[in-house]
Amino acid sequence: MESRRKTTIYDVAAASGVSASTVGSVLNGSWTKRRISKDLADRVLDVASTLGYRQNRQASALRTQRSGLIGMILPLHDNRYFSSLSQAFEAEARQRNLCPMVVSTLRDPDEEKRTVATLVSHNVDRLFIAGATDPDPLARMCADAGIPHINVDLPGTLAASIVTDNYNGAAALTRYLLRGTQQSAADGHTGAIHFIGGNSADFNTTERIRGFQDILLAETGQRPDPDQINACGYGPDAAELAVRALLARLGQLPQALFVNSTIAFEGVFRVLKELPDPAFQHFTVGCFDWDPFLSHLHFPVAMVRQDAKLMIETAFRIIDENLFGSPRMFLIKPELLFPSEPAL
Amino acid sequence: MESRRKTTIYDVAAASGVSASTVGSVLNGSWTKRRISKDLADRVLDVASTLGYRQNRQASALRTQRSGLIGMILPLHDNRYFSSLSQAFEAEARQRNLCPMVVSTLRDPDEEKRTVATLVSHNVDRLFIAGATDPDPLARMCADAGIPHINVDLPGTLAASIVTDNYNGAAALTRYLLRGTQQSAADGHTGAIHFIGGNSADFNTTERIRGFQDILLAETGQRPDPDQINACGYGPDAAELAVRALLARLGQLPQALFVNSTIAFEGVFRVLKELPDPAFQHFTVGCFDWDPFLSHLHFPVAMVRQDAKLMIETAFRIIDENLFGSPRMFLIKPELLFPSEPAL
DNA sequence: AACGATTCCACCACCGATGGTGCATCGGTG
DNA sequence: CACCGATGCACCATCGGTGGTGGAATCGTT
Repeated sequence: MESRRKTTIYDVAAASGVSASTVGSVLNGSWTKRRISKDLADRVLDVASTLGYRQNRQASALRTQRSGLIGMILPLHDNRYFSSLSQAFEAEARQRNLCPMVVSTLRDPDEEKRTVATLVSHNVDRLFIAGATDPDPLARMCADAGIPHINVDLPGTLAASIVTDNYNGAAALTRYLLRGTQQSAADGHTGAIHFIGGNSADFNTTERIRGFQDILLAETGQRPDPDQINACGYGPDAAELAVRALLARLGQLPQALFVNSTIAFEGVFRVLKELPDPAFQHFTVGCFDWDPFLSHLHFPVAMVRQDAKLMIETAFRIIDENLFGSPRMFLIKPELLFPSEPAL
Repeated sequence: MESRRKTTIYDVAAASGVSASTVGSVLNGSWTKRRISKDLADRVLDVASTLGYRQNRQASALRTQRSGLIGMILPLHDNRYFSSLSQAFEAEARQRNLCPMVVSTLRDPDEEKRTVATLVSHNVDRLFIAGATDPDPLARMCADAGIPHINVDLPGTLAASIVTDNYNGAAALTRYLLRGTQQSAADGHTGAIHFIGGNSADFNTTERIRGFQDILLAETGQRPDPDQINACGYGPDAAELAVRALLARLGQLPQALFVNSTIAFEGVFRVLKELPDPAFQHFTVGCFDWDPFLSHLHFPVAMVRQDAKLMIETAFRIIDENLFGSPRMFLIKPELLFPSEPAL
């Protein structure tokens, strides 16, 4: 317990009467290349395990220039989508015998830079830049350090990017909502589809809005009013306020609502749950995000679920094949989870 | 872009015409102790920044025996409770200028050992063992390597443990459920409270069951039947089956249900959502876990929310003050989120 | 002018693993 | 027996910082 310093290859060497370099090569598997006899190797392994030897990765990394670490930054952990990115990232990292370092940067560009600087200092062998507010400076830092890197979830212009096909996902969701409103319209109810949540400075949100607008234009023949779109930010409170304002303005629910995240949906729901059941007769709602409990509410909710696993797998493939250098964008189709009926 | 190797203190030294050790001490802040003139320091800093110098942490770690890394293992990322542990862990780690490494171990004892071995190899300065299936061997590995460590969420016998006060949390939730059943009983409805989910080999679950049983015994005068308790594991499917079986056996909903996690609740809900509204007249339900959407269902759900932030803060305090060595257990009171009315 | 006290910086060993190189030893061949 | 290739392992420089130590230069005193 009080052996203070960890045992090194020198300790193992002394204990087994061989040289440290021999111990080293036995322990890292290169002993066959060095034509070390199996007998000796076994003896060394035995001694090493009784002494509880564990490789010092920094010494190894210093020498070999490979840390065995792989980093990923993301906005936050406490979120279903991002944490599923983490989970997928870890699985792939493990397969490659790399130790994952996932650090959140709180949607703060400065924190992003500090964190990447730290990860660069720790010589991560690769870096995934996920959901970064400002990816390009980060990519530059990696490039300067010679670290393969790739953008995930939000695209950059300096490296390959793996991004959800927000446009087509939003288009599909909008079509679903339109079917609902047409049903309502047949019932003599009028109104419009409204878009709520997200940040219009954010690539994903703008793409979704684009999909939303294009479908409305294509299928109704008219471009939606600007006041049908309210990218009121992330966070439930802003969404709640936005919906209350909308409700006050319209005097009723809109025909349909495109909610841009589960976080926003939380705020929206605070309003919806207060309404009487009949209010939902002519209401269709969809969420560009996924949460299991959203399919359990007392009215149907369509969801678009981003395919975190496929995104991460694709990112690994691109980076494994050294294709990360060209700033290509790879779109990953999200999963569409629509209730069997367009609306109630 | 193609400077291949990263710039070192030797590069900075050559470029500024001073010795490497001077550069080193300037860059790591020890230059005042070494009585290096402010002029020189400024010059060196200038050169370093134009050369884009970044410290090589492995070299530093190798020399100083401090990696600047702090590790935490936990069962999985993709879970509200565990990911809130991660988020709190990161915040505290940052305050201490340590780079967080949070790695999930999938509730697999072997994976736990492998992961801890990896983190030990990377010389994390401290290790948080959160929700480990088998914490003691992990604690031993840390002790052997001289790494301060602490158990979180699940206790061990070899180091301090920070654990939710499951017993009293469960007791409070059970009292809530009982009030609901008493209401129902007053309405002439009978039945029993059932416990669903979790793993009875798991300390947290056994504590919760103990709290559940003790309150029932204390307030109703009789010990609950074993078949009122079904620790059917984590995972929604098992919980769904368990509730279906229960429903079949009772011919109706029990008076109240103690659900041991949101994951289990997902399975429970698949059944509940199929039932007609009147079935909920005499039904009270609580969940030992938290999810925002659970407060939004069409019937009230009581929740017990573990205080991840306080747990992590406490763990850091204990480890900062070097009190992690004695296997004391620190109980953290969870937050009780009960609907204002006991039941509908 | 001589001398001790400061100020300021260079030199160097070291952390632990790695891999190129060198050198015995051994078996086989002419 | 001399020679040679193969076998099996030791020696040593190296990766990039760190911090103890030594010593030159400068300043202030008497």
